Amino acid sequence: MKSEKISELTTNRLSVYLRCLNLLASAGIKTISSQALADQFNLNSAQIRKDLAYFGEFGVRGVGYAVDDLRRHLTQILGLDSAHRVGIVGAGNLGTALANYNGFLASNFAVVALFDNDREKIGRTVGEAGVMVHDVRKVARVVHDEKIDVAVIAVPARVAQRALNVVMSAGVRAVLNFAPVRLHTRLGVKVKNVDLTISLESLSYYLARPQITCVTNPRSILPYEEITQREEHELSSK
Amino acid sequence: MKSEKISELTTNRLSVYLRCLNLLASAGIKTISSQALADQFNLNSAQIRKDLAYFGEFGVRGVGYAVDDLRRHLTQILGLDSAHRVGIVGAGNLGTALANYNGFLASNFAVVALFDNDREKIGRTVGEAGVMVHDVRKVARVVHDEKIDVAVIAVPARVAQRALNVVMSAGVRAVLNFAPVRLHTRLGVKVKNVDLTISLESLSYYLARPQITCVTNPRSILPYEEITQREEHELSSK
DNA sequence: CTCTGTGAAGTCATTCACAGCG
DNA sequence: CGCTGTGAATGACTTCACAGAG
Repeated sequence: MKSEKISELTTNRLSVYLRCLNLLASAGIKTISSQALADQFNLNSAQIRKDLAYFGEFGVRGVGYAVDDLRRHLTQILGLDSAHRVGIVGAGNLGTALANYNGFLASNFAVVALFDNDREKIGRTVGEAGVMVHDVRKVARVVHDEKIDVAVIAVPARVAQRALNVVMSAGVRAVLNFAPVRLHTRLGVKVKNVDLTISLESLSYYLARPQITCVTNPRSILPYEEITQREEHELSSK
Repeated sequence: MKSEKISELTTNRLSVYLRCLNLLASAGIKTISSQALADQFNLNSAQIRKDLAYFGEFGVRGVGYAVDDLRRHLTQILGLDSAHRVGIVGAGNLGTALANYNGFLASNFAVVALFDNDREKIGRTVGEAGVMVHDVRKVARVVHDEKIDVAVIAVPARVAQRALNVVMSAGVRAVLNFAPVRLHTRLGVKVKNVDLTISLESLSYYLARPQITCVTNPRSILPYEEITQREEHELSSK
């Protein structure tokens, strides 16, 4: 246990570890070594140990980690023990899709408001959960009333900075940005970008160079047998 | 110009550079130095030069880069000069939102098919563009007929590996995965992950630790002046 | 004897700094 | 001169390898 600065790569992996542990827990596994965890999910055992060691000594030498115990620790480290309330700026396709997306709930996130400036949309509710669309000029009030602590930016690139400014002024300190621009942020505000344009263009790059993807990642040949799970008829929704 | 292996970080940045150049071009700028480009978009000039130098000598010493010329080169390097045809597996909220999302078009990507196994959805069309929803069992045929070269996986995590196997078998070599699982891929197939769970949980981590993102003077307002653009009433759709 | 936690080594990425071209 | 292209220096992240706890 040290108190250095933790890299974002590490925190992202903590999230992955938690996900793996949840799978193990629901399979009834009580204890796991970093080596077994690494084997099962294509990770590196030293890296798992190192990542965890930043936050404490959670393992037992000679044995490994207690699955449930480690889950609790990671949940707490990631701040997932307290619920988060999400407001989405932009009630277009993406914004409404995210409002309906219930994958968030598993991690203790609930979408509680949408914002837009389209008269047609304001005042209506969206999806089964009935999330209300508010006037974007009311961000400050709604953020306060609804105790929103996370904002999602789902507006066109040219207005994304303005959207960010609005939510920052309202006191939101965590923002997920889907607009393909690098935004300027205040100190104390964390912005994470999800840039589909970059992802797609990067795929395009690899398509133009078939030889590259064949050379890299020679390990990925190995773990590819578990396609034998036969529980068909499940592809759908989300 | 060398022929080393190009890192994914570099290709992602090429995409960013292209975006910046497009902005400059539409502002009528003909020529730019790596330094000016770096200043304007918060990049590092040495890195820009190095990234570009992997692919050729595009600059003119003492002058800089010709915007239009460099745009053409990057478009070609990223393989964006040929059109890409996208098939989306999973016609749920996310899948249909992506089918309607026209931000793809700018980069020469067109969504031409959706796949699902829900009887209710199969045979219908989605959105203004009228993208058809096909039976997921017909992936191989539709991929061939529609010349699909990019797949998007927008199904629940537990069936994502199966969805990937299906599209890989159909010969698709570039995949964008939205399901929160690390998928096993064949050699020669490139999978890019967009993991909203990791992004959100990472935000949660920072929320739980205000001191990290605002280590220095929490009041200080960094590069944050350009809020003075007054062209309101634009937040919307996308 | 097994497996953690961790310094040390190794690998990869970014930034510096400057020779040399235009 | 100014700016590119690039080796060399620095920094960041990952993996190795092992002392020592249980």
